[in-house]
Amino acid sequence: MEIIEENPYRFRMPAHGAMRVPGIVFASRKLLPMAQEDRSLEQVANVATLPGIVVASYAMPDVHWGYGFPIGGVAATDIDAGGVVSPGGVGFDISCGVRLLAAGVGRAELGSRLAGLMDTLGHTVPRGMHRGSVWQLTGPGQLERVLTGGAGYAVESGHGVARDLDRCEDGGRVEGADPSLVSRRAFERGLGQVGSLGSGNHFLEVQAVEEVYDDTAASAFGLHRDQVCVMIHCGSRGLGHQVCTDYVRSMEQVMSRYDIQVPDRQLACAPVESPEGGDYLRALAAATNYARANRQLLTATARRAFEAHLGSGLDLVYDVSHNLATIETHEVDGRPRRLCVHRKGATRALPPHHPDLPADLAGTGQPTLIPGTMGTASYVLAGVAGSPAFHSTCHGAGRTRSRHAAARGVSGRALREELESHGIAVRGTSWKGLAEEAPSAYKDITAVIEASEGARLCRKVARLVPLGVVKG
DNA sequence: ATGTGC
Repeated sequence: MEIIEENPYRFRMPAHGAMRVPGIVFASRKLLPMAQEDRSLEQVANVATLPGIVVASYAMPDVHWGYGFPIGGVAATDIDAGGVVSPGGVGFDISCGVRLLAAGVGRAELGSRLAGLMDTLGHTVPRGMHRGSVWQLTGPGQLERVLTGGAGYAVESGHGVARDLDRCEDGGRVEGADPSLVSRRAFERGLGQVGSLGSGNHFLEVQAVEEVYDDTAASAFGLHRDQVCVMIHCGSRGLGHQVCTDYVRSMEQVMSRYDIQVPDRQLACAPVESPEGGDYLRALAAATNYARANRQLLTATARRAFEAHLGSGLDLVYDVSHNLATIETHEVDGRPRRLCVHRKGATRALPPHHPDLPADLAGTGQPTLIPGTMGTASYVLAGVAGSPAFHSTCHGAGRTRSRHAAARGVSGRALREELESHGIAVRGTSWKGLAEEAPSAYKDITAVIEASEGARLCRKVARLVPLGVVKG
């Protein structure tokens, strides 16, 4: 496979075979995945064969192997040219994303109260593989309201304030959700999980702003040096997972009817303007709203802990997803086109003055939240004008070793000891789960951010460091 | 990511 270095942060894979467009990989030489350990560049080439794909199949600097599409992949298809939507281009954790809250206290004021705060968060934040959630729903009817109302429904029900919604992507609720297209099985899985972290790389962290790179943007976002923050990283739990499973199956069955051939079964897809494509997008919207409500409910739990221990509130800085497919208009070959933009492990980063931004953030661009590896750093970024991949950037550090390999190499107990020795309070649930998230299994988040900025996908606003971590 | 497998 030919890869041409166009500049230190941009690599091109010319179209070959069935590829309709080239592959573009934003990375440094050091971050570029090696074919023998990670087949994600092969996946970038596979995605480039999808009907209707425009411009390029993109990879962000944190790209790694995923189901069908790479994680860290961006692909847009032209709806009016038979463009397809593919559940594998969003991933199993629909609308997985990050929310950042800013406390009214600084690092020094938190001081010795950290341990007690972490104990309360450890006891009240539902997490892990099994059931348990902030919200005990009364039945499927109430879940329907979650699926159509998103974070807005959580706020209406007393779990938040109106201003929270101004600080969520899409106002906390996407249009077009149809609960009747979410299977009974997905309902059953989702019913007892609204307001829960899950497991894997999901977390709730208490963090501090370690460094500010852009004072104007940081101040518009409500952030300043040494401020205490809370970062929540989670998604749509078993409900989103089941929606993905259901629609992969449905599309596998109809692809031949639309005369679509793909090089990998995991790229199952259907035209956006087909019954199956449309149904998936309406179920996707429902799962998206579920994830937004989920993060809103965990916010309410974090606020109760902060109020009790510090007498401090938590203002929502922003909430943004990194696993979505959305209908957007972009100019392609000099003409505005209606596109279905898949972002899987990629975060939208709208430039300053984009019409979808809230008025008070128009000057700065979209806040883009990047969770780092446990015990390292997380970043707040902002969108920039003229970015090359449909206003997208990275979403995290990106794995270099599988969960299995990570757990083999590290002991969870030793990892906790090490984090605690650096002053980071750890409230976990499983030693194995902790080991699977060892920083040694991930790329260097700072190198990923540098490459993202170098490729002009975004700009840095602030770096956050962990003080305490609640893990699923 | 995930009732961590068809």
